[in-house]
Amino acid sequence: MRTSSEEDYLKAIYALSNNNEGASTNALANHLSMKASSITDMLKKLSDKGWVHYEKYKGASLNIDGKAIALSIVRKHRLWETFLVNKLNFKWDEVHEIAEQLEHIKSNELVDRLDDFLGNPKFDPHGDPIPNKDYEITDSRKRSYLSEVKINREVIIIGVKDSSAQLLQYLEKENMILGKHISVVEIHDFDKSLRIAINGKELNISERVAQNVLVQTN
Amino acid sequence: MRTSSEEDYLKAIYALSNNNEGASTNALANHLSMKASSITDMLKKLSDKGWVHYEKYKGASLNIDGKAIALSIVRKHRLWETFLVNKLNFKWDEVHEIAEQLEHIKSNELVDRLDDFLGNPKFDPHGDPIPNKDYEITDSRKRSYLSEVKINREVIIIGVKDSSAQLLQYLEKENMILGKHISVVEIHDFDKSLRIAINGKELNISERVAQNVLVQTN
DNA sequence: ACTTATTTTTAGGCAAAACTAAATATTTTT
DNA sequence: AAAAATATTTAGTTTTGCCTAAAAATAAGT
Ligand SMILES: [Mn+2]
Ligand SMILES: [Mn+2]
Ligand SMILES: [Mn+2]
Ligand SMILES: [Mn+2]
Repeated sequence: MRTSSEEDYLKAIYALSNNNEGASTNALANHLSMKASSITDMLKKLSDKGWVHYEKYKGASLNIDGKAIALSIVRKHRLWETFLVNKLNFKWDEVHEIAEQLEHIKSNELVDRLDDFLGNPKFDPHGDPIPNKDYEITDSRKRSYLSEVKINREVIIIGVKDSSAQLLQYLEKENMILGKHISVVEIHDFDKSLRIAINGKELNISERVAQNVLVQTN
Repeated sequence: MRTSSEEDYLKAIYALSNNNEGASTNALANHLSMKASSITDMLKKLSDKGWVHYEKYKGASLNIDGKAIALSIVRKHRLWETFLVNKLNFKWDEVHEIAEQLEHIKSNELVDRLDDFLGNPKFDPHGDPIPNKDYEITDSRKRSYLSEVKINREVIIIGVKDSSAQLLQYLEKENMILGKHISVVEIHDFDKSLRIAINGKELNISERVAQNVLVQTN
């Protein structure tokens, strides 16, 4: 048996583990809005359950079983977000909190039927890839941040780095939504802000925004 | 704030409260598969929160706020069951446990959008009425148990008393599903079992089954 | 009315999941 | 290399929601 809390920790470790490096106690505390001491407690428990590799003062990383659980939660989270946007007409900035609850509903049958009902989507409303039934993620698109794209190169918006409601609402207002073709017209030396071409118009955006928009470059 | 556990208790009190009489400690313990002492603990808490009227040794009943919460949970439970059956093609005997979890998802927006997505259904897959946005239940159909129907009177199956998977599977196998027209051909004196006409055929069913099938008599 | 059976409550305990405050390790700076 | 800063762990506490065992109240049977 597994608690929702344990699932959230495993998901957080997954999210914070960059290539070969695990997640630190403080990074987890920050990500989960909890105190570091609570993280230490839980890491011991997850280690006892065989889901996490944990050594004092050295952070935590997922082992095979833990990674499978984390991916199953990510799968559910993204499928439910897709349901909320595609079927219930929620906006892309309104679904995260609800999916944070729905991801803990226990029923494999439910997830797989939901997947089929949605037409086996490959990406969620924020452009994040949805793991398949076997928890495999396939995303062969070449990606980079809009802030790193060369002038006059046409790229396609495929995601966001930070999916805070503030950013999502801003992008929606400017009609910088997933799938839009876009190119950088000019980079202003003063503040590295960009002038971009999108929807047949030109538009200025800050460096900060450009650093949070993911584009496909192939 | 409200826990899932508190919501389940309020729903149980609602389910066990027959006209003017509240629910007893033991009845609640049985319904929720818990020990009587746990019920006493929780009734004190629910009383402190102002959702339940509780007097020692005299059972519990819902007050205005508690009833509204109970009805909101019932509404969610039945809407999710309807979603699972109508949209995800679950069978009517497979949805209860999943809805038992989904009913605790917190988001008014979600419930109301789900309601619209389903076409504002009036009844769930087991024939139970779904409270509307204002938690009103309207069901003007005259109902009785199949075991009490007079011979040769045509009635329509509209629900079940006990919705255990065993009964639901049995009824499905015999094609005694919601909406079917049915009449009692004969009552066998020996064991009060019934011979019924349904789907252009005749069929024997036990008194026990007949006592658990609800029919519309108008 | 009194004894017995049943129901309900009280008292005490436990595990989960968070917290604060203090102690200890590790990392960074001088 | 020592001092200072930062990160992490330990120890002890709290709340929630359940449990068992024992006591007390209520209901039922004779
Ligand atoms: Mn979550
Ligand atoms: Mn997402
Ligand atoms: Mn429930
Ligand atoms: Mn139902």
